[in-house]
Amino acid sequence: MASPAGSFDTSANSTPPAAFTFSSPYASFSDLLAGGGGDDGGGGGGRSLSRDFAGTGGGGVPKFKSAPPPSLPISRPPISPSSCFAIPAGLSPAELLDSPVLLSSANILASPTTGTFPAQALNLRIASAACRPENKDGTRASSDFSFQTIANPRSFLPALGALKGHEPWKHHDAGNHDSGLSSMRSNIKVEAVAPVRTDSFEIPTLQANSQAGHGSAVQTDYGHSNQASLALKDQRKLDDGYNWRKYGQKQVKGSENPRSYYKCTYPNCPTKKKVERSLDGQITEIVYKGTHNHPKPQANRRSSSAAAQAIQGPVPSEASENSFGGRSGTPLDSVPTPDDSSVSFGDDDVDMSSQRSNQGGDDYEEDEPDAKRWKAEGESEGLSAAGNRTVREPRVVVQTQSDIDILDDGYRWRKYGQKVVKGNPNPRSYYKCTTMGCPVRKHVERASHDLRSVITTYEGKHNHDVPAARGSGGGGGGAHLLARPQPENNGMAAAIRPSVMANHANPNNVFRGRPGASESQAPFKLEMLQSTGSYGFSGYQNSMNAYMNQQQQQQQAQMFPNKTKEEQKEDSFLDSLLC
DNA sequence: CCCCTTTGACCTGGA
DNA sequence: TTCCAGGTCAAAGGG
Repeated sequence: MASPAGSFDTSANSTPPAAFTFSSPYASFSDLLAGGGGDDGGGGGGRSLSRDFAGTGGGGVPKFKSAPPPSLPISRPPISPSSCFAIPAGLSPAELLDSPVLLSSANILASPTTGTFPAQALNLRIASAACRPENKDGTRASSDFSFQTIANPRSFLPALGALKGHEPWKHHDAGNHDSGLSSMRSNIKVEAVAPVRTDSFEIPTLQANSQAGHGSAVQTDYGHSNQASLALKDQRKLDDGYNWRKYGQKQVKGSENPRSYYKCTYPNCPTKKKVERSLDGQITEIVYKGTHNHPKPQANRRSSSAAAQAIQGPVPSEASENSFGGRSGTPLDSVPTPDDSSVSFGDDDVDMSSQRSNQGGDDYEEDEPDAKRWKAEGESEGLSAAGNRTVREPRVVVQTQSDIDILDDGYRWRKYGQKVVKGNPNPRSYYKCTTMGCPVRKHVERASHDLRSVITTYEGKHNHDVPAARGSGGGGGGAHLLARPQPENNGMAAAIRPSVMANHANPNNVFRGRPGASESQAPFKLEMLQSTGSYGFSGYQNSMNAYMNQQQQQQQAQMFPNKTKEEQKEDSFLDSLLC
C-alpha cells in the first residue's frame, strides 16, 4: 500500500454548494488529478512530458513525475467513482445519470478529466488492506466476513481533498492524509476511480474492472457477460465526453494486459490517460494524468465516443435530459471542467456532469470510469501496477447521498444487530442479505463528524440476482438490468444510487412524475452493492432515518415472518453481542 | 482530407 | 555504465 508523499490540501474543496444539493463534505477526487493546468507546449513534439508541459503557461505546469500541480480555483472531482450504482426500477441508467440526485453539489465538480461529476466525487472508497491478510499471490481473501471498522471516519475523509497535489498518474494510493489518517496510511487505500461516461447502464464498469484487476478474477466476475456487453461497457468507459487520441500501446511487464496511451485531442490540453485492458477486452484500469483545460467537447465530436454510441444506441433523449433539471442539450454538451475556472458552473451543468460520472467511480463513465489503481512511481511498495490491482478487500464507502439508499440497494436485508462502536456515537446497523445462502452482509453507520455522511461497508458477494422490485412487480424500464451479470465483488463494494426517498426532499427531483420509478424500492444492481450518501437536509435527516429504520423493520417483518433456525440462532447470538 | 488506430522504434529515468 | 521498463513518437494504414 502506498503511502503517498503527496500533500493533501483540503482547502481546495471550498466551492460553495449549490442551491439544492446533496452536499458532499468531502473533497473530491478531482484533486487527485490536480496536476492539470499546464498546457502542452503544443505540438507535443517533446520527448518528455516534463519538457512538453514546461513549455507553457508559465510555471507550475505539471510534469508526469515531479511537478507539483498548480493550485486550482476549484476542486475537481477526480476520478470517477468507481462506484457502483443501483438504479431504481423504472429508470433508465441514462436518466439516473441525469438525475440531480446523483449530483448535487456545486462543490462536486466535474472530473478534471472528463468533466463528469459526482458519483465519483461522492464515492470515496477506502479499502482497508490491513483488515485482511494478503494471500501469497498478493490478492486478498474476502470470503470471510469481518466488518472493517474505521475508528474515526473523519480521519480518512480528508483523503479526498488530500489527494490534491498528487502527481499525475497517481490517483490511486493511500495517502499522505492528515494527521488523523496517518495511522492508517499503511493500510488504507484510497481508490480514485477514473471517470467514465455513464450515459448507458454501464455505470459500474470501471470499478468492477478495477476491482478485478486480476485476470482470473475478471474472468470469474464477468464470466456471465457476453462480449457484446463487455465491448459496450468498455466503449462507454472510454467515452468520457472528451476526445482522445491514442498515441501508443504497450505491453506492460507484470501484466498480460496491454496498456494504451491516450491524449486529449483538444489543442494544448495536457490531459492524458492510459487504459489497460484485459485479454478479453475489458478495461481493467484507467488512469488519468493532468486535467483538461477546456470544456467538454460537443456531442458531435468525432471521437471514439461516436463509435461507442453507435453500439450503445442513442444517448438519452433530450426530453429525458430536460426532465432532469430542465437542462437542454445533449448529454455530451459542453461541460466545463473544473480546470477552466473561467467557466461558471451552473447547477445544470453540475447535474449533467454528475450523470456522466461514475464514471464511477466507480466507473469511471468511470467508466471512471473505473479507473484505477496505479502505483505512483517512487511510491511505497505494495501497490505495484501489476500487483495492487488484484487486491480485493472490504471497502468503506463514504458517500453523500440519500441515506435511504443505505437500506435499499435492491437486495433484501435483514437487520441482525446494531451497536455503537468506539469512535462514533452513531449506532451501526448490521444487516445481512436475506437470500438463503447468500453470505453478503453490510453495516451502516453515520459518520461521527458529519451526519450527512454514511459509511456503508459491504462484505461478501451476492450469489444471486437482485430480487424483484418490491412493490413494482420487478417491471419497469430497467428490468433488463436485472439479468446483467453480477460484477465482481469478491470483496466489498458499494454503489451509489439515487434515493427514492430523496424525492421527498428534493422538489426538483427528476424522478418526480414517474411514480413507477421513484416508488420502486428495488434498484437495479449495476454492481453488487451500494452505499449511501447524504443529502443536504440535515435537519431532515433524523426524521428520515427514523422513517427508514421503521420502514426497514417493517420490511423485515414482512419478508421474514419466519426466520430459519440458523437465523434465529444467529440473531440471538448477535443480539447478545450487539444490542 | 481528416482523424484515429496500430505498431515498431526511440527516449527517459530508475535500479 | 548498463539494463530494463515505462512512456512517447511517428510512419503507415484504415475509415
